[in-house]
Amino acid sequence: MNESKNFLRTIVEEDLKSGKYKEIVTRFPPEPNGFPHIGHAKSIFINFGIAKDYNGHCNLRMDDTNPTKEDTKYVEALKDAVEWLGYEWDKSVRFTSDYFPQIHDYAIQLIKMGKAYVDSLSEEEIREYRGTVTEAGKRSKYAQRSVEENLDLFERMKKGEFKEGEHILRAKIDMSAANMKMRDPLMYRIRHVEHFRTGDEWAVYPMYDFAHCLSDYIEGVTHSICTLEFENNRDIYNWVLDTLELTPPRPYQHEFARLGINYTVMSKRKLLELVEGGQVSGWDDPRLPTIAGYRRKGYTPESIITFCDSVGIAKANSMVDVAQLEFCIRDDLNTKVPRVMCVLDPIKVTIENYEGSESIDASYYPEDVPKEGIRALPFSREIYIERDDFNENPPKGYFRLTPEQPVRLKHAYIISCKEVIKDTNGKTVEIIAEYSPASKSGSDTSGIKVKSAIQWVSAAEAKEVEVRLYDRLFSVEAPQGVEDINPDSLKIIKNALIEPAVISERPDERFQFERQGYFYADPVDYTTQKPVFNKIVGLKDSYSKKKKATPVKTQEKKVQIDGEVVAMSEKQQVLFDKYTSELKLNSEVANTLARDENLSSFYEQTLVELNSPVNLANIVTNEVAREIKETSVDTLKFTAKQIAELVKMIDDKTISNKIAKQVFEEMAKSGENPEKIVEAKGLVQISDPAKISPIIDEIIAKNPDNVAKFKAGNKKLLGFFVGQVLKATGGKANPQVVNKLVAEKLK
RNA sequence: UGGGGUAUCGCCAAGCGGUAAGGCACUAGUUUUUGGUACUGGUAUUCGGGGGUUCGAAUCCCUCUACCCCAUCCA
Repeated sequence: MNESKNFLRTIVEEDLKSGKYKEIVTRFPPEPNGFPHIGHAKSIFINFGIAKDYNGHCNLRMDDTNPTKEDTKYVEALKDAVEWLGYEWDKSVRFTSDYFPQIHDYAIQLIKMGKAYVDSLSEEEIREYRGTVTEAGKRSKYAQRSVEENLDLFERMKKGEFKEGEHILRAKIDMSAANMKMRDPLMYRIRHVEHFRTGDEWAVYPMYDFAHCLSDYIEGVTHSICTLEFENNRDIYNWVLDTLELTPPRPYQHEFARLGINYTVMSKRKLLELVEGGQVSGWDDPRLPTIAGYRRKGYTPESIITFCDSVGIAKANSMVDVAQLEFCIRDDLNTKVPRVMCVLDPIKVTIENYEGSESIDASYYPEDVPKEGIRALPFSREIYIERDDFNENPPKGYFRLTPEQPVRLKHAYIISCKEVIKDTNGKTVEIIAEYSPASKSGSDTSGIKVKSAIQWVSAAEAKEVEVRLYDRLFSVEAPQGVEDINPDSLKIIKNALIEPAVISERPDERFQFERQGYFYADPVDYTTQKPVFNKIVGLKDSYSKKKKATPVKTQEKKVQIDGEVVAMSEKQQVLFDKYTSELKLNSEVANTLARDENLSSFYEQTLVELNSPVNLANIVTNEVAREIKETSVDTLKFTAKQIAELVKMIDDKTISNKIAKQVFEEMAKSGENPEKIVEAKGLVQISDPAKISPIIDEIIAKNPDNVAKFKAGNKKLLGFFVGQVLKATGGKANPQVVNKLVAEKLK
């Protein structure tokens, strides 16, 4: 289903190709402490989707390590959400609590290895000892306890001999780690609380950081996919699995950006606030971004999945426009759902010249929807139309009924307005109209041209229904709290009028109310006696959009202030001066070199080998710098001497800069001598125009379109042709020569 | 302030040294008995800013800026 690539899929594919894993195992691991929302849907889509597409499997695991917050009703909601979205989890639902015994054993093992200890500092002390982001922490004196003492204490913690907070099990890592999470993270805490599954069997519970990686490992998970805020926890994840020296394969953690949608809130806390504050009717309120909410509103699981697919997976924090979600549900429903007529704000129309009544066979679907089905549509002298569809003083561009302009009643006749009846306040209460007998839909011989066809219902047969019009819950893009709530997020229309077939036949539970939007028979409140419809989403409406003056956003270009650059030390300054004046390096290169001791000393070494200061400097500041950044100076595979040899070949024009890059990469990987690499791969530069020329001709012949574009003035394309030639020669053609020749030939 | 991330169109997002994909939104037009749908076109001379390397840079190097995450016995 999914051809779109993202960084996770790339990783998975590489791991499969390299044989790191034979089969992909993912997992969706929510804590059962709240109702799932569309953010969970994204995670479900990613985890189950990847497993499915790569023939692996995905586990559904409840991460129930904190008994104070969790409940079985949430696990039901979570299971429900996964099923509704159309996924199947592997075997039965798993629980971290099922692994408590194993996780406990691993903790014992860590204690025995001297890698974990029971700390007895108070909560406050622990916080103090942890230090701050800029200052190292200090280790608790209890960290010196013997293995035996730790084992004994931990055993007694487990048995429930201590009060909560009295002791805690910590990993012994590094109290001065730059990553705060690594400052002896807590692994087990005492909790005298009933766990919804294990009851009072345990008095200690593992923390997320200890339980999660091990649960993944126990389940044979290969790719542990989570959201960005766990990036800092990855070090612990790896530390636990590595120090335990578990038999491979082991899982690795990968993070993606969580889903944000504008005009709504996604955090558990804010959602809870809305539910408890009574701003919404419950967790399944159709205005909420919860799975239950979307479901009750009438969204299809397919539309949620396509939405998740369409927003992509990346690492940049982002806020997706709701319009994208709305597009997905409209697009899905458009081809699935029958069209019916419903009048939300009725005004009576009496068709003077019509007598009696008739039944019209009307198709449920427009011609462009490949589905069939008709219903009987009663027509009579008295009908209702939408108040909006009549205007006595129409603005320009109004297509509907006016005293001068006739309109078609969808599936029926063309009518025109004869008289407008008003009450004492001047409000229109009825329209007296006339119909054209020859204009019947499907057999129109009247010749009357209308600009629009409107929905209507027959007065006698129409059924009264309740329609709930939902709009976005918040009126601002990034709502902070209840103060941003949209006061018009729900409009209830108690007595809308709908054609009778909808109530008696109900061919489906979702409908398009012609010209208005998609609606869903409310799964809770709907009864045949008192039908209730929820608005899923409105149709696109380019008319009302046009009416509203679109505010033109003037985007000012942001002016960026450059920060101050740290001054050079005296030593660096001396080097810099030497590089610029003696060696004639440009100031930028000299600057980079002078400021980095590793780089400058490497550079000095190359200088001893070859007198080509500028080219050497360029390679060192750009290429060598990267290798040092990625690994470190000590692990470089190549030597300064080899770099000098490489530069010599550039100076000799044996190889081009482009080839040099290729050669350098090989050197960085294998540590082979540059001459050897050049020889082995036959990378000698081709500069002879006679040899290059025919290749260029061929490329030009193959790309007539681009030649035309180039001649039309698209000068960028020169690069395209040069690139093609270089590709054809395996990078060996001299690019300067190619450039010159191509430019000549294309003139 | 230390560490870890991120920055490509109004909103998402591909891209990994050789012509800046795609979707949403917007916009113009064609078809239309839904001001819907479908279809056709238009929308980034430029990738957070500034330098550098290269024949060629969104991609490599340096530097600055902005935003997010980390100092719960939550996950």
